[in-house]
Amino acid sequence: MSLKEKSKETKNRILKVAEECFAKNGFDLTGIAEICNKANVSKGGFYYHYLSKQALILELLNSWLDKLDDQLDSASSRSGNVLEFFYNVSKTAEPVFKEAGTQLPIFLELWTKSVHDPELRKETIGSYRKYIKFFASMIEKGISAGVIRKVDPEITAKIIMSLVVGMLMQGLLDPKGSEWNEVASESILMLIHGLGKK
Amino acid sequence: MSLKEKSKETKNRILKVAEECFAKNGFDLTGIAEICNKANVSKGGFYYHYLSKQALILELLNSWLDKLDDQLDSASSRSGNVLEFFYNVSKTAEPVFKEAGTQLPIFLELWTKSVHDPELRKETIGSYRKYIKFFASMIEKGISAGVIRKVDPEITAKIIMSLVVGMLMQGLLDPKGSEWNEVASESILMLIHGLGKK
DNA sequence: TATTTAATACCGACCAGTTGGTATGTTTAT
DNA sequence: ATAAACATACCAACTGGTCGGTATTAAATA
Repeated sequence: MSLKEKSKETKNRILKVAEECFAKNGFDLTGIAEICNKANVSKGGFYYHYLSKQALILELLNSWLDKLDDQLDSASSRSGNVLEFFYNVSKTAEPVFKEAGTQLPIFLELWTKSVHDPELRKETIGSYRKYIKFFASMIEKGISAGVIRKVDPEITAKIIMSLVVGMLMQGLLDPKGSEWNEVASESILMLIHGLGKK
Repeated sequence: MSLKEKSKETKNRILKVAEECFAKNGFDLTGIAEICNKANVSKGGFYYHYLSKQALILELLNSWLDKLDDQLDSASSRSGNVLEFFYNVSKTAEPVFKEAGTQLPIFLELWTKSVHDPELRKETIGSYRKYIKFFASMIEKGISAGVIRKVDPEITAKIIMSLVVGMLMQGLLDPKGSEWNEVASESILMLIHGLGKK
């Protein structure tokens, strides 16, 4: 194995192990020592690959967001109209809720930290607005196509985002509280009912 | 001033200062040393009144929840039917969003911590379910009264909770993103439209 | 009422344990 | 040889929390 390949491998190993640790104990409670141990890397090795703990989690965050982008693109491309798109997205709710159990707490921590950390805030607010715009444009398309009645696209996008975020948050706090899939699909029905052209 | 009165005063002073500090820098980043300084109390004095840092924030949390209970009770008592109640609650959205700027980040931190801290989880999940039940019973009343069409009260309660939580979260991350009051009222309109008997 | 006793409220030095991060040295592929 | 890819040892800074002691007020006693 070449040197560069091996290097990349260790870097990925660190990232993977970090993801597991963060998922299990959260960002704050996970020390880099723990990551290093489980990844069979020394501290020096770690800091050779990552500038800081924060740099590490930002890379992790971006890798997730890339995956999410792919999923949305995929759902978008294999959907005829917009409502179909939302339906396709909601159909992936189950795996999302499953993965959310590990990823969402970390998102949450980042979200929380963003409130007090301006630099981090830039990062998170950027991708947040990106998704709002994406949803808004989707809704706009739906309006143009005559599938959705005339509403403010951005406000509606934020409402949908509220539903998503709020549900994920509740599912996080109270996983056994209910079948969140059911709640999700029901909420979409309600929205469609309120949004759809009669 | 009697000894007991003075004692209570310092205890309240600590709580008040702690609220300010937590609001400004978050729970984790606020050391008790800082609280002690700003409250003109020694560390010993602090630990005389509060068992731990966590005990302190739980007391703060409960004081907030008590206030919230009062608000809900008040809105409930001066509302004829259920829709009116929701309207009255939504009308208090503005001050809520304002206060949320200081209190919500702390809620968020507690929520986040709850994921990894079973003891704290009990506490938060308890009050969470209380509010879900409250909303559900409100909706049930609405159904009995014929104001709301027949839906699953608990699921609907969770959807409403999603909207509230999701909006607060977004308002926290992106306060200048939009007039969240507008988004809130719009979302309620959509729900009413989807819920109301035609 | 004067004096002792006891309890409350508070002080501040100190500690043990962690943590992210670094400086310097060593290996290994090219 | 030389630069990339790691390892080791170490640190400075914090942090929540403790502990022996003290001052002030209230209660008991004489």
